Order: sequence, then C-alpha cells, then structure tokens
Amino acid sequence: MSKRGKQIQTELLSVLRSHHAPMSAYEMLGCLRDENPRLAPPTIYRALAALTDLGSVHRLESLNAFIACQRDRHDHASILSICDDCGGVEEDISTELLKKLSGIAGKSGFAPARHVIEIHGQCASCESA
Amino acid sequence: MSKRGKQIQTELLSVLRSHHAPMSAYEMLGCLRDENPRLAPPTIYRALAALTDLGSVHRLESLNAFIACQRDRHDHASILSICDDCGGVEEDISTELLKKLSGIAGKSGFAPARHVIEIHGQCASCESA
DNA sequence: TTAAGTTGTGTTACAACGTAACATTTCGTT
DNA sequence: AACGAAATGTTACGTTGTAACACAACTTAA
Repeated sequence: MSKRGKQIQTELLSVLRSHHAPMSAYEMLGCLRDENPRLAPPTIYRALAALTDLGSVHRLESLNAFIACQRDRHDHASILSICDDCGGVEEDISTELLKKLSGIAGKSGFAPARHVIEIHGQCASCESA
Repeated sequence: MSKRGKQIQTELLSVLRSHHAPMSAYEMLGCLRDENPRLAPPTIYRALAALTDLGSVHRLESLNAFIACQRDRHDHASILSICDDCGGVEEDISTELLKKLSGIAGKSGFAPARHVIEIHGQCASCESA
C-alpha cells in the first residue's frame, strides 16, 4: 500500500465524515474529482473496500451507499437504523442480539461470518414532525 | 391489476420456486423471455415489487437478488442465512429477536418499519466439506 | 353504448452501481 | 541500476434499476 492509496482513503473518509448522511460511491467520486479530476470508480471502490474491512466505513446494503462509522470501536455487525425521511443513520451495537442472531442461524449448523442488520423507518425528529 | 399482471407474478413466482437459490431480476427476465420475448425489466421489477409486498418473495439486499418465501406464513422481517459457498438460503423467523431489535433502535425514538436481517457465512454441508 | 376519465401495463431509453482486465507506477531486493 | 512483486491508474464494459411516456383495459355516467 503506497502513500497515494492511503491518501485517497483518508480523503474519502474525511468526505464521508463531513457528510452526515449516507453517500453513494459516485457521490464521493464527484467530490474527490474536484481535487483529482482523473479519479475513476475502481479507485473509489478499492478505497471503500479497504475502509469497510477496517470497519471505519459501513456499507448500507439496502441503499447501495456508505457512511463513516460513528463509534470509537469500529465493530462490524452494527445495527443501522435508517430514517427514510431525512436519510439519517443511527448506529447501535448489541453483542447480546448478535449472539442471539448467530444462535438462530446456527441451529441448522450455519456458521455466520458477516451480519447485515438494517432497519428502515423514521427517526424521532422526523416522526414527531 | 389486470389478468396479465397477475399472470406474470404467477410465472415469476413459479420460476423462483423451482430455482432453489437466489436469482437476480435479470436471470428471471431471461427465463420468462423464453415464453414472452418482449418482456422488459420494468415489468419484472413491478411484479417483484408486488410479490415482495405480499411477502411471497424476499429481496436479498446484500446480493441484489430474490428468493421465494420458504414459509407458510409470509412474514416480512425474515432472518436470511446466505451460504457464500453454495448460494443456498435458509429462512428463519424470531419475533423475540425482532422485538429486541426494535427495542434497540427504539431507544432513541426511532420507529422501525422494515427490517433487513441477512447473515453471510457457510451452511452446514459446505462447512463440513 | 359510448365517450371521458382513471388506472394499470408495455416500451424505450437511460441512469446508477460495480468490476474485469490490462497498463503503469512504486518499492523493495539483489 | 536492473529486476520482480505488488499496489495503483485507466479503459471499457457488465449488471442493476427506473423515469417517462405510449398504450390498453376497466369504470362511470349520461
């Protein structure tokens, strides 16, 4: 991994963090192209793959989009609550729930490796409005 | 909803049921075009939307693919265990887990409307192999 | 029954998402 | 420096999904 690669990851993460809602890979590409107009999709997707492996970025499977991890400890297996009105995402962790979930899948001998838990609905402020 | 619309849903569901692994919308399109060569993507996606609303088809968000519901009661909020080796999908339900999950998201006032729970890993037979 | 309105369906064309494959550069090793 | 390995850049394309409009089918009312 060269300096250049890390740099793109850093820039990407900073863009994601300053944007407090999910972003698509192409939105990020648009932002980063302001600085580096020749940036291409594979570069973005490679950086995103590295960051999601680290846990500093989460992929929202049900939106084909990404957010920066909001927690100190970069757990995988976050519970992501997505407001369908404002687009905001809240991130929770529950080892207890995760254990229960693995237990349910494991009854048949299934060996879990990655958990995708996303909840769509309305956040508190959008609901009251 | 005319006869034609229902008919496509029926054909789609029968294709999905006879295929014991997830299918992409375009795979289904390919199958149904054997009968009706002029079928176009929006027709498929509309039929899939209707069937997923009913609960007779589930969308696998992390695969961009679909499976027929394997249960009698067509619950939404299934727990889908996806084998990354053979592609098989196991479907579980747990109102208890669902309640817990809603509770976690609900702490901040979030109102859940739709749950996406998908687990990637290895099924029993692939793991032993 | 038929004309007008409404709703659902077919079709075209395109937008968004993602990646395979190869060219180029970078970096460590001899 | 010359070589080889590994990461990065680039092109081009494959897959997934949908907006927008054309058309057909059904509904209602005179």
